[in-house]
Amino acid sequence: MAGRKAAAPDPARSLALLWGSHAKPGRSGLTVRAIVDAAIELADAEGLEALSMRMVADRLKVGTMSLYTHVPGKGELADLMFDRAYGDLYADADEPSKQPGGWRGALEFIARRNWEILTAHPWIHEVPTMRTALGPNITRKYEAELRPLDGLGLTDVEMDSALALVLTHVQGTARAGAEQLRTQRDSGLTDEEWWRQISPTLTTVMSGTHFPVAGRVGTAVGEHFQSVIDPAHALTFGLTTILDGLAQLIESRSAVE
Amino acid sequence: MAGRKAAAPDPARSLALLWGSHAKPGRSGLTVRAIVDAAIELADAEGLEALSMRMVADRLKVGTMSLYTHVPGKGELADLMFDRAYGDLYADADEPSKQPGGWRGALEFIARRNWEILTAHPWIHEVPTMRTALGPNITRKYEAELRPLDGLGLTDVEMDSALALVLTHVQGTARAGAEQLRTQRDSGLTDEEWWRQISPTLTTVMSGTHFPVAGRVGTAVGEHFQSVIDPAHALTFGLTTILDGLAQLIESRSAVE
DNA sequence: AGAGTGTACCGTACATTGTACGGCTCAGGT
DNA sequence: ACCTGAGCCGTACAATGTACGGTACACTCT
Repeated sequence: MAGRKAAAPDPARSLALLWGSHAKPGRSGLTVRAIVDAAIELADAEGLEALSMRMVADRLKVGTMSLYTHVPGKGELADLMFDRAYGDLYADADEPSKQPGGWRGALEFIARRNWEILTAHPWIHEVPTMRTALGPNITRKYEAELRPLDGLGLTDVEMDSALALVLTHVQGTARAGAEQLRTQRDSGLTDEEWWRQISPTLTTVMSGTHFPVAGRVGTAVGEHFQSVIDPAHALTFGLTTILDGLAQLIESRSAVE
Repeated sequence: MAGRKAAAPDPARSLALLWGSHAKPGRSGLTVRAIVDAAIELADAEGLEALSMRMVADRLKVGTMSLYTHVPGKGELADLMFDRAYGDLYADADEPSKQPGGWRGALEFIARRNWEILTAHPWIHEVPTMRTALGPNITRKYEAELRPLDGLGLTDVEMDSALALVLTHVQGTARAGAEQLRTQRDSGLTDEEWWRQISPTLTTVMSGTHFPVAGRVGTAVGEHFQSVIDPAHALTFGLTTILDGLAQLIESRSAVE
């Protein structure tokens, strides 16, 4: 990162911003809300790294430093963006716990919804989430996602672990997908063209040593997906496997009960 | 990112560097090897983002631009660092497939080894891995990790998916742990102090709405781990669950056979 | 109505980044 | 002895986040 050291965001300040009511437009109509919205719009297109305070200010027709009246810095802005992105993840109508298919259906629903957010806003992967974990929307999300796991005989810690497992999987897979897309876009090459370009160099260079299993499997994967990875497939394969594993745990718990 | 646009690394150039033999010291003793080593040492301490070309050059007592004689840019340097970090992941003695406990033991071993690398070199999380997937060490790693899944009745694609699932889990969990550590270090606060600092603001602000399940579970987790997450626990919980799920798949396949 | 005050707004300045460009210096071949 | 090419590097530039200090407006109090 360039520029001044960007002194680590003050957690208390972030929290106040996150939960505060920022309904005071000021004399040029500038709002925290408007800033966050503009930033999200820009980040959706180019990523968090490429997003600059100047760009946000320009889009709002406002001096760069005016942003700092409403937001302490880029870090805190990212926190706000993060929380807002999860704003209306679950409308009342589609609460996970009201989904068909019991806990399993609910977790599948949760995974799909998170996947959607993550692919719509790939910059989320660049936000350090640890300190943000307590924004209003995130908390609401946590509550909604935990609910379908309640009353199955799991301990509280197990409930949290199970949910975290699913979410980590979704996030990791979505991240890989986002990276793939960004790499493609940056290089202007499709996955297939890229492969075709490096293939000769590779075979030349790999001729010395050889990798029987890796070669066979890698080729199979490449032919099957026309790419080195297929995020959508990875998502469902992993989710199925994880849910199968969780089913065993839940069964063992309810047997005891 | 600041500075000139850092034009997306040329894949072919990266590949050549990755597989080439760079044993020509030049007149000031500067080597690709030495550069990569220095960069890794610095990144281990401060992360990839904080690592600058100037820092690397200074540590090697060399002008900044001299680095560019050996390495096309920071992106490609990261690629090299990535591949090198996995350099001696598996010595001959401890090939995963020779581990006790069958495929399950092997996958546990693989998970643990990857975890070790990831916690020793947290900057790995910042490297865009998509284009690097084909360095010599990475390929060797892929081969070694695939082998224990061979001959179990899984299709080639399933073998790849199963491995990717485990690795994604390890990586996601390790990333969360790394973020936690970094946040702590940056703020100078331990997780507990941090909690104590924001707790009052939080309870004040959460009094309006309330979150029954989230509150209960969150509290339980906090008390159990003295933190909001415990990466080590998440790792083993997730791994167990995933392996249980994979066991079902493998059983169903060998039943047909 | 007039004076005073706080806050929104913003122009400028600075440190820091990656790297393009062009020059210098030396090893090795002829 | 001289040329050539490659290793080395000093300088310059565009871009970043944000500290600092100033300006102008909305409000309260007299």
